[in-house]
Amino acid sequence: MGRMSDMTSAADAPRPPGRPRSVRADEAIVEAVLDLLAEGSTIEALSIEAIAARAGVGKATIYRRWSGKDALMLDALRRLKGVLPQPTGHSVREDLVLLVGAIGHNVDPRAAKIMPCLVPEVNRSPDHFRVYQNIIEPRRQLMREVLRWGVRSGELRADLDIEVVMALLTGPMLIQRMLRWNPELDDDSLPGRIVDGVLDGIRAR
Amino acid sequence: MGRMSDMTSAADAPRPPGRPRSVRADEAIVEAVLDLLAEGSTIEALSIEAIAARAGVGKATIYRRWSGKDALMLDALRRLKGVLPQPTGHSVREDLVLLVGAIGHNVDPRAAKIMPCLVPEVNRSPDHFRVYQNIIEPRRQLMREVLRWGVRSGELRADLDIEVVMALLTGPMLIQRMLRWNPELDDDSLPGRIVDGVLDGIRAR
DNA sequence: CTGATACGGGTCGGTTCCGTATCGAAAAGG
DNA sequence: CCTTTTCGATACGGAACCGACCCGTATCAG
Repeated sequence: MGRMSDMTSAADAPRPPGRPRSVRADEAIVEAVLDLLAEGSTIEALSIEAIAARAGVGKATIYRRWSGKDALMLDALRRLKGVLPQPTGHSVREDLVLLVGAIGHNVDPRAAKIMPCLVPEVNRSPDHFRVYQNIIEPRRQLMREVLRWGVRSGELRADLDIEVVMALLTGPMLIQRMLRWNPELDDDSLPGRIVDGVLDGIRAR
Repeated sequence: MGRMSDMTSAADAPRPPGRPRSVRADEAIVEAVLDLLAEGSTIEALSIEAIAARAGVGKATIYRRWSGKDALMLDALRRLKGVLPQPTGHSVREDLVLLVGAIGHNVDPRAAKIMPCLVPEVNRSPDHFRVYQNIIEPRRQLMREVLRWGVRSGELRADLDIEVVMALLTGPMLIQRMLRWNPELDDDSLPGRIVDGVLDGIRAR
């Protein structure tokens, strides 16, 4: 009954005839998209021809895989997810500084350059909005857990408005990284100052 | 010595010959730009031809006034500044809620739609960056004064990191308005919750 | 080997936009 | 009336891009 040659049970493997598609082409195309975006091109300014030229690929090779620019963009952006930072569990402050500092600091340095380009698209296209939410949701979940852990451990107030606190921590870092909101602020020390500000509050006591 | 006909001393008025330029055309063009942007067009997707059509104006009328799209955009965006909110001076919390709630809430409802489109430009063009900074600087100054006033009145801690506190107040509101960062959050109650969160801090005590 | 499909590259018609030029009409002053 | 300048409108050459199609070659299964 057991078939020795059954190595993968991945759905069905009907072995389509003809030359198989090049995995290198797939990667080269996606990489070209991300590179060009990171170099400053806007999404809508990106032409299929420029992508093909950069990837060293014929236009037809792109159209064989994606129906058009939109589908390609969504696919490319999905592969941009960075690695999640790993909270140490030592102290809540330390973990929050880590998470806040990681905002816009993915392993892929192109991500930081690309993010601003997405803002208009997120407002225009529900598809892009969904992609964006999928990218940030794991990070949001991570921060949510750190906050809940802090509440349980007694480091944080018990009556936290957790969703708002996440916005308090994320928003300042994001506007600074995305549009240099205040050119005077020093980006390196900012995560710590944000976390301390939110921890302590500003009301006199 | 006094000339009765000297009504304006605006530089020199050499009274140029020929048909004077239509003020209505100037306004119509700028309005068309803002309208089209507010309807979802990106800056670079905006064509002079579309602007002219929308304004009911010939293309030449635009090129007679501006050297190209960039100059027109900068000019149009400059006229977008909204009215500054007026702090009441009743309490620091009240004023901060007012200022935070006003973020992205200009008199011109188009401003809120247009802001996200500027994010990529601000990162690309120093000119746009300057225009953006000029628009927000007065608001930042207003918040700075409210905070300083709170410190003097004793409502706020004396050792405030004022620039960071401004980011704490502005960032969360901005990312929510610009890219619906957390779709669950209720935008109406958000300003109050942000201000309260920053006022009280999150550390247990 | 054959048949099928992939590849990089190129061509082609069609669309859109730019920036300039030109038109007749309109609006000013001389 | 004449000149000058602007008006809205339209036409132009040039450029960029889309998407379809095709070329000659490469790579697989049988």
